[in-house]
Amino acid sequence: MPTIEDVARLANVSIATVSRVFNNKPDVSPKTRERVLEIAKELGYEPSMPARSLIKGKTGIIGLIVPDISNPYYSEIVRGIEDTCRIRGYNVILCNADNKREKELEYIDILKNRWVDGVIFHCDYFSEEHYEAFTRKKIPVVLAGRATSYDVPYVTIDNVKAAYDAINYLISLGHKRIGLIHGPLEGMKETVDSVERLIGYKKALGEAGLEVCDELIAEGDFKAKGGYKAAVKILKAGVKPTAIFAVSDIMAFGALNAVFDCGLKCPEDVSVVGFDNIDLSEITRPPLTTVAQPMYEIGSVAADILMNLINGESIERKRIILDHKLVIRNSCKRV
Amino acid sequence: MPTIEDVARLANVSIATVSRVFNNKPDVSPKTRERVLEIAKELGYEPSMPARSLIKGKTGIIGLIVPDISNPYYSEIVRGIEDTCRIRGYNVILCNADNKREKELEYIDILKNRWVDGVIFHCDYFSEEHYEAFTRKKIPVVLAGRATSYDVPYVTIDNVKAAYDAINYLISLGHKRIGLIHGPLEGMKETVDSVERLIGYKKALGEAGLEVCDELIAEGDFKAKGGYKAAVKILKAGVKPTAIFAVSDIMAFGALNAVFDCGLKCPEDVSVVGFDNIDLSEITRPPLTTVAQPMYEIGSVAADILMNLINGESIERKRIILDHKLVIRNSCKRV
DNA sequence: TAAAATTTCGTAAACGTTTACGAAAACATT
DNA sequence: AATGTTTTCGTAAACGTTTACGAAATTTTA
Repeated sequence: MPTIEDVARLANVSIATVSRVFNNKPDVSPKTRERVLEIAKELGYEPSMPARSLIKGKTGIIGLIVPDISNPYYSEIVRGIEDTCRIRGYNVILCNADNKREKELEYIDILKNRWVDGVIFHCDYFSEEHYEAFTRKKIPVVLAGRATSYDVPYVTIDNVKAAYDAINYLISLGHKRIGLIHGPLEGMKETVDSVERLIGYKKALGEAGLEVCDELIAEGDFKAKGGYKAAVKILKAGVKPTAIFAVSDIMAFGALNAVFDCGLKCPEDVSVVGFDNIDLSEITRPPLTTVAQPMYEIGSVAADILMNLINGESIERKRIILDHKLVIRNSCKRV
Repeated sequence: MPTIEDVARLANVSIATVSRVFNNKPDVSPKTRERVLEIAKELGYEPSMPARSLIKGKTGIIGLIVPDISNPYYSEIVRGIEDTCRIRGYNVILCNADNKREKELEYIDILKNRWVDGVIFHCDYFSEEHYEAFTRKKIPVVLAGRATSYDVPYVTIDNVKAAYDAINYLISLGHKRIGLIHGPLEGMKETVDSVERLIGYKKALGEAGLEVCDELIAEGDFKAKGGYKAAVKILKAGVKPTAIFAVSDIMAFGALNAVFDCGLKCPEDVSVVGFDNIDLSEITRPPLTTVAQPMYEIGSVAADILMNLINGESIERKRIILDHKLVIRNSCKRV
């Protein structure tokens, strides 16, 4: 592996000059610049990143911690992050926490002494522990798809409003007994998707003078099977629901199957609305009405903020709420 | 950010000693080891990775180039890779090529001078160009989920045999007019999934004395919509197929919808079999019969080989063919 | 042509580690 | 107490860059 010194020797210049041409700095004549480039190419020289990082104190690498890369919601966010990082010359270290809190913490530890320039984080619940770990090391962090009350920039959507909109749509269609499938709630704070969406659900119901019925609320696990089971539970309850709102498309997909397996039809007998608008939701039968999140953009904006933070640029806003949108397909019907 | 020197000074030892304790080397007494650790903790010291990488000539980072992270097939492979890398102390730089050849090449370029210790690669077609790029820089590479005739280790499955098995299953059920939905074929060599599976398809048909009919073969794009369109084309053809084999579950999913939209029923009127066995295939209606690939294991084994390569350990075999398995659910019926 | 101004370049220190080598310290042996 | 062994440690060079500073070369100006 040729070094800067090899190039310098062959080109009859000092290493400083070689460095200058490879950093597009001034103070080098066109002739010598060309000669250096030529020799470098000949030798197959490329600057060593570790050496650069060492002296600059920056690696050009950011860490990315996500709960589960195989979840389409996250993988779309990851796409957004990766794309905008690449464009700005950063690389991304992927850390898949596998939905395990220990792995999350383990990864934070690893990232700290890998000297990543910053990290983008997504976790189900951003805790004191997380906050501590990052701030003590003074490493910039931004949350993608998750809000927090700590002093950490984030970009997400208004989950309360999003659920509120979905339920209001159902209410406008005449539905009165509306089921809800939420995600794991145990030990979660108010900054978590599921509880925010639950709040929106209750708010809409309340404003419409509808009472919230515990039998119509069930917990899923953000997987299709969990959605299926939760839906069955709701459908078999005393009060027959005419609609079900699942807090993720994957769970809504499970709910769709549950509806059919219970001998009912969607949307004729029960309407279903999902959340996220992943690719899949377009091709279910019936196509799923769902509230769309701008996943790619969430990732993209989060990455932009982080890189601005790293470069010491001032950032306009630390808390960014992106727009959601109810996309209406064929899984809901007037009742 | 405290350096090794800071802790050396505070602990009244030399930097060599500090280095020794942080590398678990001998030649340091228990007392001083403890003292160093204590001071280090107090200061919040952690060794600088760039400095380490510089002197060791290794970064402990591997590059991972995949066509599309949001494709569940790939994301499962990625999970396997990431998991086993983490266990062995390596980190993964994620490079999402977005199905674009230019991005692939761009990333190879980036990875080269980032000094990754090695790269795991997946592309639709491993070309001379790719081979060149890696070998010129002498950076170890292994292919995950893709074979090649170049001298590069890979781990994949026997695609010919897998398709062959699927078709034979259909034949054993009495099917004679079997459609095939393959992926993009343009300019592809024989080492590509789709063409291998096409070969298996033809082989099975041939051995059963069935003729292959061009009207029954259509091209998809590895997405649900592409599968849908291809299936429609096949179903509307002159010869009415009684079964369709889609070369990916996602496309099979589209085919399932096409069947229904054509006023037919699966499996009563037409059987469908997919490929991959992604999570989704279990929860379609009907649940999809499919040939399962060990995605996670493909990634995991590939990562292991790469890390062995990096560490100069001898590897038993360079070409690893993992087992596939036909998993039978409810999308096929005897005819 | 000489001085001034400008452009181009080289020297050397710094970044934070690891490690070969040898010195000092501690312990064991007579 | 003197010597030999073993354990523990420090010195200094190396890894491959970037960059401040000043020197040399070139161009401009008078």
